[in-house]
Amino acid sequence: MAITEREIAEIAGVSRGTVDRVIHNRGRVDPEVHRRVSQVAEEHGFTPSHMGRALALAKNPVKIGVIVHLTKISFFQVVLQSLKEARQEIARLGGELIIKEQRDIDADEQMKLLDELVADNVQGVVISPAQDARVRNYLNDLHQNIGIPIVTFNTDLEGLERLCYVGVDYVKEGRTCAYLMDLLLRGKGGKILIISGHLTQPSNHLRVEGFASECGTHYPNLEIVAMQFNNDEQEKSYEITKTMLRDIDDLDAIILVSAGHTGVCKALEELGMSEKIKLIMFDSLPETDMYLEKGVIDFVIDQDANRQGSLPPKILFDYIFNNKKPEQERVVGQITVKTKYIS
Amino acid sequence: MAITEREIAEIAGVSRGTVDRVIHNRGRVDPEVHRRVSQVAEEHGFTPSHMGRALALAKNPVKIGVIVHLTKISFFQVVLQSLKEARQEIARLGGELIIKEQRDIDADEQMKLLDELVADNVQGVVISPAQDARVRNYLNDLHQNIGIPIVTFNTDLEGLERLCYVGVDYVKEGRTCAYLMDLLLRGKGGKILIISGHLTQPSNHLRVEGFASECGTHYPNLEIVAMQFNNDEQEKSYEITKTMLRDIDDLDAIILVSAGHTGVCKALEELGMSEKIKLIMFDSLPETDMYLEKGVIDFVIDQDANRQGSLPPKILFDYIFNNKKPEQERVVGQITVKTKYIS
DNA sequence: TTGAAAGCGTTACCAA
DNA sequence: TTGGTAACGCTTTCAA
Repeated sequence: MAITEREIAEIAGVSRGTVDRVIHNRGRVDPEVHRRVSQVAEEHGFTPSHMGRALALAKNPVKIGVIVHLTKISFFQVVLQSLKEARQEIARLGGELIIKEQRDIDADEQMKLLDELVADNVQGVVISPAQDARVRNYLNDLHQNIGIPIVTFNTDLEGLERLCYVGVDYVKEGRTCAYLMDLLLRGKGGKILIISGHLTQPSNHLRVEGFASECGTHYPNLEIVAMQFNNDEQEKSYEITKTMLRDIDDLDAIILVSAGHTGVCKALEELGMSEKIKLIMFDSLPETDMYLEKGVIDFVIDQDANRQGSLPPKILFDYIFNNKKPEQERVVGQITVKTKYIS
Repeated sequence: MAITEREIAEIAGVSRGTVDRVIHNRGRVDPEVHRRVSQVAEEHGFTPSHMGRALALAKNPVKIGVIVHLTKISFFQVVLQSLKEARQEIARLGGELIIKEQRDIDADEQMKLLDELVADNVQGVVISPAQDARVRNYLNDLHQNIGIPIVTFNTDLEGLERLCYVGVDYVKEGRTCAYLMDLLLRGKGGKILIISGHLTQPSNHLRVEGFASECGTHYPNLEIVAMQFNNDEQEKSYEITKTMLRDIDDLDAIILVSAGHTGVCKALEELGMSEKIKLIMFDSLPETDMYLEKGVIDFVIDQDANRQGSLPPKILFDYIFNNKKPEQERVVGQITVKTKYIS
């Protein structure tokens, strides 16, 4: 078992209080004593006990605020679930996670939730920031003037001073999609419909960008014949799919870069086209598994929702509690692909 | 903040000691008092503080023993790394992880290491059991007579009484491989060489089994023209690849179901065949990423090594410390596929 | 600048 | 069958 502050105190011939002051550089200690104590600590490889610290701080635990947006879509429900599990984990370690939910991506609502978190005296914020200058300014102010560290997840924001970003390389996801689509179409290319959500969602347009650029350089006969927006809604997805399949009779494939997974699948099934039309989607969800297994969806390109829920709180807690900075300022998850063989 | 034992004691008008006895059913308490106390606890939704418990138990922390086999191969180096990180996590929670390494898969060595763990008084064991009746008996005895719970990972063992298994469905991995290979060969089929490791390794032959059965039912023109064993060694992989490519001049693809990843890749590169020969491997490793990006490997079918390192200790710790049973007795990870578009 | 002591929520042990 | 108390390793506050 590691050496404790009390033991160091005995060895160095001072009180535990003094040792604590030295360890945490709280000042108010004679330089000579400081030297002696820190040397003893060094020699014995002292590491503060997490449990001891956590217990001592039990009355004012480290408080971390989280804002989850777009909870209306399934992907963020999964993220939310992971966050709730993370809340337990963090509680064990002596921290507190305050989770605020936001059905949509409205910037005003987000700032209101931020106000609430600040009023709650959180010492750190985890957020998928709305793409809005006011949110950026608000967060930068939080960081600069109140010293609250920010961790972004899923979506990043240009010009934001944050501790780190946890997410995925959406452009590369789009590239992956091009590669897989080429395989599905046996290298012969084909006509493709892209269904997207909001224009403002970076994840959506970055995926399209990656797909298009990869097609341009490597798969020139993959042809985007149409692009439609479903506002992340299942009904819209469903309608678009039905309409477009009626209008474009030689369509070969559909790519969905946003939410609205089941809408597309249901439409394809009803039309009996799920065999003929190749289908690639993003973000693995409980409901996509079934359609993968049925063969309606061919591939799901996944960013790990659980990781996005569990990692940011841990990173922030480590930073606040242990003063440990994350190793990278961009923690980008591996891009993985799911097939009908799921398990 | 949750209610504490002390507060319950005050409300119920007894001492904390008594409350503790009630909470943990240690007996030696008047039935009437027991009822009263547990009712108060119930009403206020008492949950014991993890930190308090951990600190109180600091002198005899929960000890968990881990045996990692096959550390000579890269995959288990990754697992080992995750285990070392898990050791830190567990330490924070008030537990201790004792990790024993085994270069190969020898059953005798494994039992020797088990002896050491038992001598160390571990309260739980995480292990990839050797496929050997003596190991099974040893572990079953540990469980039945000393009450030490076992968690298996990566490899399971028939007839073993274990708390749960953390791993992957190897057969389904093999099926996935067939599906992807068919895509790579544009649905036209082809001649395939399979390279395996040991005959005794379940992961190896289960993957082959899954592949073969899926070919039988869905992809009849995928033809296994040869099967070679590399004993999980790079050099052997290299030699086999070179030899077989010389002997079978119309070979279309190679599947590696064991370790020995770089050996195959290097041979293919040297022969200038990396474009022509399709290549699918299992288990993502640091070194496979490079070959994926170069296009030497087409797909890596992955079982999450990090999860296999981090999950079993947590499950066992939760069981011993919090008396919380895992939800499933088979925790099978998702099968994911990696392409050249990695991170 | 330093020391002493109380407290965080448990467990363990001894005395009553 | 109960209560009291020390201990776990640290933080914080008050007093010297």
